Amino acid sequence: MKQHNDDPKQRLIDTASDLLRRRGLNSTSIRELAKHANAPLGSTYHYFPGGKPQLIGIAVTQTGQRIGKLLSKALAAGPVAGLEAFLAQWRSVLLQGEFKAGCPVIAVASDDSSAEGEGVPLAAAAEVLQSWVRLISDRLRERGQKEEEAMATATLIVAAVEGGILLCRAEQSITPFDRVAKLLIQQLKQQMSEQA
Amino acid sequence: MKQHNDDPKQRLIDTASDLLRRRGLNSTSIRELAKHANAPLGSTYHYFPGGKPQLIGIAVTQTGQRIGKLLSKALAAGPVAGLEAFLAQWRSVLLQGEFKAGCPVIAVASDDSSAEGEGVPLAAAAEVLQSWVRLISDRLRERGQKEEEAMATATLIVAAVEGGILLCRAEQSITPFDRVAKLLIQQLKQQMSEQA
DNA sequence: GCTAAGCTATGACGAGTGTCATAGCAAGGG
DNA sequence: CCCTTGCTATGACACTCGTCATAGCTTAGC
Repeated sequence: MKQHNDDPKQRLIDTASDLLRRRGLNSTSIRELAKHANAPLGSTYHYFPGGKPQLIGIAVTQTGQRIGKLLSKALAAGPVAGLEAFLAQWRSVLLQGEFKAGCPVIAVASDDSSAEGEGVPLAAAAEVLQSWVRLISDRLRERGQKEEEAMATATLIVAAVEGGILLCRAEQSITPFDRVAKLLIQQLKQQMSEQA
Repeated sequence: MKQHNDDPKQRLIDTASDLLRRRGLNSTSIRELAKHANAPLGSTYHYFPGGKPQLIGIAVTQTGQRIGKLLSKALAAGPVAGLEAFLAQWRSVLLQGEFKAGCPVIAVASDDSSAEGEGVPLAAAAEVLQSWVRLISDRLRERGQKEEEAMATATLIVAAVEGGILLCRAEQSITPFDRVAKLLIQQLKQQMSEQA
């Protein structure tokens, strides 16, 4: 079967996500990317004629969908369960990457790259973030929250998690994330009980 | 008097903060920086023998102190007033920069640059973030919150604000920030009333 | 006026960047 | 068998990067 490991194209995408997490957008070069993916440099432009912006855009979108699927499944068991899974996911990324690895979406959003076709990755990042917010807020609305309230809560969750990841990267410690996580869960539980 | 505008050194620092906000760490080059600051390239290494890491580090620290001072003053009128000032500050940065400008501290924290003396800027970023958290949490403790609770609340605030800034950059809109801000204030007010 | 210190101007260095063109290879269908 | 099609290998293009050395200028103090 054609799987991750013998499909150079997919390997390039995965490597892009990984490098994006650890180095950021502008510190991730096509050459280094190809080397890590065990793919020839020339192949990059064969599989991705749109060049770096296209590859990065795809990597961001794909990572977003992967996490979105995980989030979606966990949310089926309720908003709190969904949040807990979302948090656990990021916590493990931070720990396994020893606080060098963050979120590829953040990497794209912080680096400008306001060049030519470079709006592509940023647009991908925006859509991923919005999709996460939508997943959570939809579930909150099913639990009786009003539209705007649900959007606010979901946005706060995503913002706080991404921000927490940044704090951990900065001070090389999991503490900020754990503090943020504990409070988010506590507040969400409280909101749910008020609704019931 | 020797003021901002005729001191090349200070002008370089200010320009560094500005470029950091808008372009990110690795997209901010010394050459561009010097040009924007109307300073000769050679002068950069005269004033900052430590090169780019030193200049970036100073810019981050200085921006952090500026905002820290503002935050500190506003906190004197109470935690809620402090939060409101903090939020207003960032909101105006986002609007004035048309969502292209974020926080220099975030820029440094997301970009790796795990090179040689490059731990310097990251350490500066960490200290700035911790100082903001400390300012807020100290004030919360004075209002009766326990150490850990105060730290958690303060960390959530900083993380959510920085995360909110990222969301706004991504989707080129102030909406995420406003949602986050509203909820943060509402929750803090509630915490304060419970304490009283 | 003259010297000393502080700053600027200029240009180079090696390395790295995204991008692409072209020549080569392997394998599959006719 | 040949020959098309899909991929790889190689190397070049025109930059830009951080950094630094050195020579020149300006200005203040004696």
